[in-house]
Amino acid sequence: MFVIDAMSRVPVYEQIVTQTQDLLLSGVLKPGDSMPSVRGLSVKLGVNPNTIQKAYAELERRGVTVSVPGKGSFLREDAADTARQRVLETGLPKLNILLKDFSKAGLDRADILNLVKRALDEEVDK
Amino acid sequence: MFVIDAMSRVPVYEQIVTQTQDLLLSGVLKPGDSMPSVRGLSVKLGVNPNTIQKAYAELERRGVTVSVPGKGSFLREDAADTARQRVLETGLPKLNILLKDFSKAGLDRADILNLVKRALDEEVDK
Amino acid sequence: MFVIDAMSRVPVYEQIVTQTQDLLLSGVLKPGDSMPSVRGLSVKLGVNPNTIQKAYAELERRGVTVSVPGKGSFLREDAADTARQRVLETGLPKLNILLKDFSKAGLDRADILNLVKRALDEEVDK
Amino acid sequence: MFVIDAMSRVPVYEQIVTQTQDLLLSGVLKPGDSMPSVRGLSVKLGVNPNTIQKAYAELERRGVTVSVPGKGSFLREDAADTARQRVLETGLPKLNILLKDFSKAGLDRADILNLVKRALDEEVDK
DNA sequence: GTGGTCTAGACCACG
DNA sequence: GTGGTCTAGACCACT
Repeated sequence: MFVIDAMSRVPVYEQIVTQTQDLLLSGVLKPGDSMPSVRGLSVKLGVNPNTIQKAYAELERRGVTVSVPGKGSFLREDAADTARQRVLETGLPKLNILLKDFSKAGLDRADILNLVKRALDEEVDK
Repeated sequence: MFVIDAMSRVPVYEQIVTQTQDLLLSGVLKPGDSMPSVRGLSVKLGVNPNTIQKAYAELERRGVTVSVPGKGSFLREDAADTARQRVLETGLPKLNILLKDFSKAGLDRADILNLVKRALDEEVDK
Repeated sequence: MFVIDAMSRVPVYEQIVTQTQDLLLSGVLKPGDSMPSVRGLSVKLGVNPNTIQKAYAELERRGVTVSVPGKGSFLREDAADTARQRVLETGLPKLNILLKDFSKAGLDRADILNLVKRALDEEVDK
Repeated sequence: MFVIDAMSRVPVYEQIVTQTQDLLLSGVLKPGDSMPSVRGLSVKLGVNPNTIQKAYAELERRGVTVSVPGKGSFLREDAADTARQRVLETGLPKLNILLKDFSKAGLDRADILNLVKRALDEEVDK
């Protein structure tokens, strides 16, 4: 369910966080589901338990899960909405910066829109 | 000319690199111009000379400047093109990831296009 | 494994870079291997950690290694090919300049070829 | 007669030294000729007199010229031989290193000879 | 423990 | 004066 790229520069705990949110948005994980146990997931992924704990802590901080001491971590009922909202919150500023960079590079509104449309079309192909 | 945000998580040397490229694209810096001296800029920005040196080395590596020991760092004649090309090369993959995130969050093609258009309009206002 | 000549005019960090590539080409280092830690190598060579860090950054820039913060630096799977290709890319221009110098010094084609053949033979003896 | 590339990384004084030797080997400069005056050449090349002085000092150190205080620098009678010999003395070690690098990169004797021959042929075309 | 960034200060060759 | 290299030591995030 989780796939860790040890060679990637993005921190392992962050990979787990974003993949959890992705699995939630794609419906593989559902509200109410319990997350894998820290120890179980740590051996399965070959990752330090501390790293899993850190990921779970971050997920709880983001309001995606609730951790019940002694029982485990569970996806909140509104987890999908939270994740969706978070994508927009973090994505929009990034989009703004990116678009500003493009326009600074001399692209006008039409150029940029074409760029985006082409990117969207390619995505469909995949 | 350069403004350093010490609180930012993006490294100081990288801020200098990107700001140099921005100043180039906006026409404030022109091909053939000489960059401020390593020591001069370091005292002006309140930053260690080593940090400036690192930024200048990166700029030369990117083909934006030439550093001539004993003389200074100079913007290459084709610096603007190089910077422009670099924006596209690094920006397009980022755009793809961003758009994919949006679509994973449930936005369809029309939603995303609206998002982008709104972002482009806001930019005009600024 | 690494031998630093402090008296040499070629920078220490560059010595480390080229020796890494040599060790790779001679099969002592293999793709997937991890490089010594920055601090470990720095004490072993009696060199400042910063200098090792600079060498490792350059190796990553050249596509020979991947540096994963918190884990270490690792030789890429295609590291040997990259190093090999790099030798040719940087060596051929040098060869051209050298041959031009020889011909300017009055040596003709046959003279130069003999020179090269003798150098190749000597190498075998070593 | 002399052409300085201010943007080059090779020191200006060294450019003058090597160009002097080249002019000597190509017969433009002849034994017994006097070198341009330090001040004259410095204004002609737009270069600091110190730099010219340094180049002339190096040429004398190499046995190419003799400087007569109050009169100027003159090319020695055996200057061409000296220059020729110097090319070989400095070039052969470089050639050895280069050939060793090529063989380390997996090229065998035949490969390298072909490389050299091709380089020699290209030189003819120029 | 790891790599990455940064400061403070030094020395070098070059102009 | 310039850029380039290096040391000594610090802090950070991540594993």
